[in-house]
Amino acid sequence: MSVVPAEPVESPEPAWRQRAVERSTRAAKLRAEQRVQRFLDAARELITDKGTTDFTVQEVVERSRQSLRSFYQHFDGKHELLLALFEDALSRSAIEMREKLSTVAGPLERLKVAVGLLYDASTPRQGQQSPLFTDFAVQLLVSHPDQVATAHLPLLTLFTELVEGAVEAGSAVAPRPRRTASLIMQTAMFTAQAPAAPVGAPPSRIGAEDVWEFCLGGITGAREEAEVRAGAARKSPAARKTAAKRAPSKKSATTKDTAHGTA
Amino acid sequence: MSVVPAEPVESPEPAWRQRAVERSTRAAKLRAEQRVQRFLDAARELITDKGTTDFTVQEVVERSRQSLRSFYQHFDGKHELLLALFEDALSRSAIEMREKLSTVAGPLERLKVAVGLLYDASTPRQGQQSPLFTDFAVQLLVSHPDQVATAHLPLLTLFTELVEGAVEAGSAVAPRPRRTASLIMQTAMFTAQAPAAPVGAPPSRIGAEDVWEFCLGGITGAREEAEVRAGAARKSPAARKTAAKRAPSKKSATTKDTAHGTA
DNA sequence: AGAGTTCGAGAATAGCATTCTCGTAAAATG
DNA sequence: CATTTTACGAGAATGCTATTCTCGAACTCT
Repeated sequence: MSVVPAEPVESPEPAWRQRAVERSTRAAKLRAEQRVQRFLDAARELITDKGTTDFTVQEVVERSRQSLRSFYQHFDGKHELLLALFEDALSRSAIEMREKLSTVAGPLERLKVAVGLLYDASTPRQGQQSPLFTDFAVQLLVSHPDQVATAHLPLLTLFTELVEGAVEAGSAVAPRPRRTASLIMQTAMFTAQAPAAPVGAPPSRIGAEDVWEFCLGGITGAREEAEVRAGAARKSPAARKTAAKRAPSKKSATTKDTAHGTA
Repeated sequence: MSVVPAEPVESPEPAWRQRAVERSTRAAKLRAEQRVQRFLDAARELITDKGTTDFTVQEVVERSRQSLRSFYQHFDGKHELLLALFEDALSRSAIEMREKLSTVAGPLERLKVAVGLLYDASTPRQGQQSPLFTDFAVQLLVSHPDQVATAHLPLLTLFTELVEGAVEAGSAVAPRPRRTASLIMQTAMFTAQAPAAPVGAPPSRIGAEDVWEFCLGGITGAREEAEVRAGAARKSPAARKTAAKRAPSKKSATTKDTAHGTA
């Protein structure tokens, strides 16, 4: 406590002043936070009530029994409100997931369950209290990508850990766990959100299981053995390359025109 | 309403009348199509000019030297215009891809290149003439999912064929090629679009190669052997990196300056 | 040419975010 | 406690767009 540790040079304000200001500020800050919370709650209610995120700022204001004046004093705009909501929802989701995962056995199984949970949480549904991935989330994705990325952080961290766990256990290969985690998340979230096939064709909605299989084995198909591994035991961890052991590309010339047919 | 097979009862119009009407209609239809085309062209110009899709209907109307009246007579709303644009862009993209892929060797390599192309086309960029994936595309995704799915069809078909090709050649495993194709597409498109990591952390933007690796081997890591397979399969495949970079084809650009300062 | 349609120009309407004004209540200050 | 400062509520005002509506002119078909 001898000298000022940080940067006293450019700030001629002594510590006592800072503290005084701080004390004086605390109350105001608290009040502000309370108001902000009221806005957030109102918005959340509106979303779950109406099942959509097409609420207007007016509605939020009315519901929270506050004023437009106040709203724009606390938020830079509607997008900030949405961002806050989004961030909060994702953060909660991560926590919730951790809890649920704590009871799951193996590393790979945990990852699998996590994918299922994420998929589920990302599926648009009526009465969803935590709209992880709804229309507005998508809008934010294009209008404020960086902040969305920040919001994703808690989940990304979780998934990165899961991937790393699986790798350490020898159940998976991922030189850059973070990227892999990101890819898995994206696949699960967007697939859950996106529409399935169009009118014609098989009515194939891609499910969480499909996503998982894809993430697991890609297209080289480590599927069967993966199931074995996950179901039976994790004794021989090193990923066996059983799936793709057929003749590589001898007949590539013949299949060349497969991509030219109908349009 | 029990015995009516089709609807001949309420339509006493004989065939000749239909034909007459048809003939009488043809011209009008042609005119209409012409007008529609003018709107579409104007919109496309606006997009490439401004680099964004934030054009207003007014701008489109002015640029096309037509009227609001006319616009809403031909389109159900702005969203239909966008949808038309989107569909067209995706369709062209599919065709263009097929061309580029026709010079690529093995099935797996073709799929790889396709992923690269799709990724590239989905990467937000200035001066993109085919906005595969932009803000409005995202809006459409939530407001008209079915139609978006329909718009995706050409590309989905292409990718399905590619996946099937790879499967037949024994280079891949995909019990449901269509789903797999869909997953690959989603992964490529959304990853290209999405932001990388947030502020902190490694500045790791996930590239097309990462996407490909993920699609290929998932997390069970069929990576190394996959590379071996793809690389050593053909001794001198000129398509190693040839098609990776986009070869800009200056098409449909000659009559651009028809729209001069009218605004 | 005449009946019917389509179009252009632009005013009118409507929804919504954001800003602004003003008078009041609450807080901070001395 | 009186005063000055700040925050708030209510709601009008603005700005931007999409969408609709009106009316008279141009065009099409017969």
